[in-house]
Amino acid sequence: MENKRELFQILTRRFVLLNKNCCTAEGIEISTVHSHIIYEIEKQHSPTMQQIADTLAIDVTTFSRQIQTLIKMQLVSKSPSLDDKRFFNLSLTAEGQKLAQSIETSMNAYLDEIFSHMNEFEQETVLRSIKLLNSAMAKSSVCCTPYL
Amino acid sequence: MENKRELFQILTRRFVLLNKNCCTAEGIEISTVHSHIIYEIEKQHSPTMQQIADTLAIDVTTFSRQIQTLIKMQLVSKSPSLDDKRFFNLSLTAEGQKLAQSIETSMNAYLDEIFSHMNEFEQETVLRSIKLLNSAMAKSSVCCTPYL
DNA sequence: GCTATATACTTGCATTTTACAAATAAAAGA
DNA sequence: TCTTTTATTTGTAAAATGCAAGTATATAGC
Repeated sequence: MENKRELFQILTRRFVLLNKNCCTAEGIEISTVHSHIIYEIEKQHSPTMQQIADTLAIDVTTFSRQIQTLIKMQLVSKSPSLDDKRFFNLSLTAEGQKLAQSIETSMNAYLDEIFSHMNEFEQETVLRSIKLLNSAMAKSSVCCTPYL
Repeated sequence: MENKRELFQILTRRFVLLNKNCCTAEGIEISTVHSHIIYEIEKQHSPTMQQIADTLAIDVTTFSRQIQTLIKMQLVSKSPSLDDKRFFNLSLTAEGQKLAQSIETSMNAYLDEIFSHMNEFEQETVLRSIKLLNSAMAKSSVCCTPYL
């Protein structure tokens, strides 16, 4: 039914913007990519480099450098795994956690503000739909499934 | 209610991937940004540089160079406006149109495939929800509204 | 145990993308 | 006409990207 692509194009663009806006907090400004990395490191339990790179579908070499930057910024730390020294486990520093928390708070505020323009019923519907869409995309063979 | 942010984070990531996948067609490979530019030039009626840059919330100077690239690739053409020579009107070349069409087709195929994992009712609900979300974001004061 | 192969990650480039500041060029206003 | 505004481009410098090749550790076959 009707113009799916247009709806998605606009939605995608708005998401990009939302993510651009999101990432200044605690006096630190980080890029969208960095914020996704931080989000994912916090979510996963001491993940390895490869894991996060895969999750975010970023080239590992690029990712390696991004982590270096985040380490320099003292937001992330990296320690070799004990049982297999090829692996490095990533975690957030205290500062990184604070930043993550801060971004989380402001993102939630943004989302709440956006949702405030809908009534209760619409809000529920939208959330349910996003879940549906996420799992449809997860099932999709053509796209969109890194390692989520 | 419940974890909005996570849902959006995952959805955003999937969109990014979907857009990454989309953009090879007619033997030409273009970036996500370029595909958005082409999409928008086709949609708007001989828009100016500024208009597209604003729509996509891209810095104009960056945009200027992106257009130069697309012109070199013979996908876009640019001609000074007759009544005000400061403006340039953008349009797609025949090749550009073919590419746009091709991307449109494959994006629709992707979306259809994704939607095929839902039943009729769910599909309707999801589309309606995306519309709701789009217009909620449009109303939002905190983010996401370039010049759509 | 030793060599070959695989895996996790990093570095060397070379290209592309980005964005601020300053320049150009055309219109509008005083 | 002179000044200001608007649309676009260029200078430059930083950051992001990705392929190819490198290092280091683990595993497998003998």
